[in-house]
Amino acid sequence: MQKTETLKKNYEFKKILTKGKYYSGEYIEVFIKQNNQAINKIGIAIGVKLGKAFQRNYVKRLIRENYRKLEEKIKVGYEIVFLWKKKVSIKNANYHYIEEDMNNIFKKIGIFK
RNA sequence: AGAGUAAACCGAAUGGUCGCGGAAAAGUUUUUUAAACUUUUAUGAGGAAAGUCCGGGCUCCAUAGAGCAAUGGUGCUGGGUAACGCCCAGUAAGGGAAACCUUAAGGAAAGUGCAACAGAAAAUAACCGCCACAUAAUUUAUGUGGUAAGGAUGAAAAGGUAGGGUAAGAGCCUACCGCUAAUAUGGUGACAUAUUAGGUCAAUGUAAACCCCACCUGGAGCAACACCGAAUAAAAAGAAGAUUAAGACUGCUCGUCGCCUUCUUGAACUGGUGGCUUGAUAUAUAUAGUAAUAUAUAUACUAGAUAAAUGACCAUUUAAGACAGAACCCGGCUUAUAGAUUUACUUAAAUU
RNA sequence: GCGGAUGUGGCGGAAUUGGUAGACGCGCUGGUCUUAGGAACCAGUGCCAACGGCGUGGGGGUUCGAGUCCCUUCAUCCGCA
Repeated sequence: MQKTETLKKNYEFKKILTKGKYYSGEYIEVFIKQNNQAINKIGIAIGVKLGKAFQRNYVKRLIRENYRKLEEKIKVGYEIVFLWKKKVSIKNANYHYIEEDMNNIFKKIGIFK
């Protein structure tokens, strides 16, 4: 199994947020864009205004953990950015909610193998 | 018992399955360094990591400058410390029944300012009142003088109470209380106690108003700063010139550097590496000290990321639930905080 | 991470050295005018248990008295690679 690659630079995020396709769930939002490489890259962005530092870190961990479990089941060659929905309080973050949400979104995209 | 006060300490643990950060060792591949991957091993957020309110280390700015003493800070006393606005021990004032707690606690007789409204008057107090005398007049008016006992006000009105005294009054005199000063004793000292003297004991409050006194104080910050790489011709560095014109060194004067133009060398930045964790370090014991703390000995090495590492699920502990995430590093302060434990002390009211 | 600034009615924005908080403009409400609307003019407009009390982001202090001075805290905004 390959190690999960992450997006690092601000311009990479901007490119996907402006040019990528947008999908929304109950808790999280997803921007996705094809790249022609043999790996997937993900990035997670949680705004400063949504919560305090430990809360944002917690949400990042939950999203990363969920992605890790689904990673083997999805197709290769995408760049994905996850956002937290601004309307939902960050205190409602929960592993199972995000699991369900991410499954639904990925089905909608049709990214499963 | 309950209630309260002060101090200290913890702030999830154990097992299983997957997963992440950097470190060390071994192996495989490309093989010159090194890079990638795999496996194993131990290890990986806090008491506040927070606010950025102070003090340092470290780096650069001229070696961090000279004069004015301007700016800013601190402010009972003694001690501790690398240093502090912090800590410890005491003093004074205030609060509490008590244990104990709180305090930006120098100077208002060096000078200046302010004190709205009300009030006669807000700081060199005579408007009304009281008293004496004079004049007019006939029981009032006017003038001169004495008087701080009484008077609406106000946050604040010129020591308080009682008696004597007087034309009326007044520290005018006496007693007590308060206040001030001197001397003595105790204490390193703030200060305390005692004695004596003082009624010229007139000069209110405000210094978190200006100010005075004592002590301290250069600026910027790890996005500091140093180095490497590739790609491109804006900035930077060096030299020369001109002008004192923006600006930097916290205010002013000097001094140093600098705008701009020309020439030469080649960079910025969203790349990378160092800075980056062994330190005024932690733990234990002993000694000195009331204590803060210091000294000695032994042992330990305990995060170092860069879109940024600690999570998910299951089981057990009755329940796992608070505040909350290192970003160069230390010493404090302040603020947030469910619950749990220990020690010492107090006991008025209410309950048993 | 570091450095700096600002918080006053519904909105913008005043308040001289500490001395009646809400000037002024916009908006809103009511009235006059009009068949109706607009415009214009006039009046009102912080909150409450309404005599009175509370109000300058929150809490505390200095002062007789604080929007103003001091401490602390919260929120918002800006700059620095």
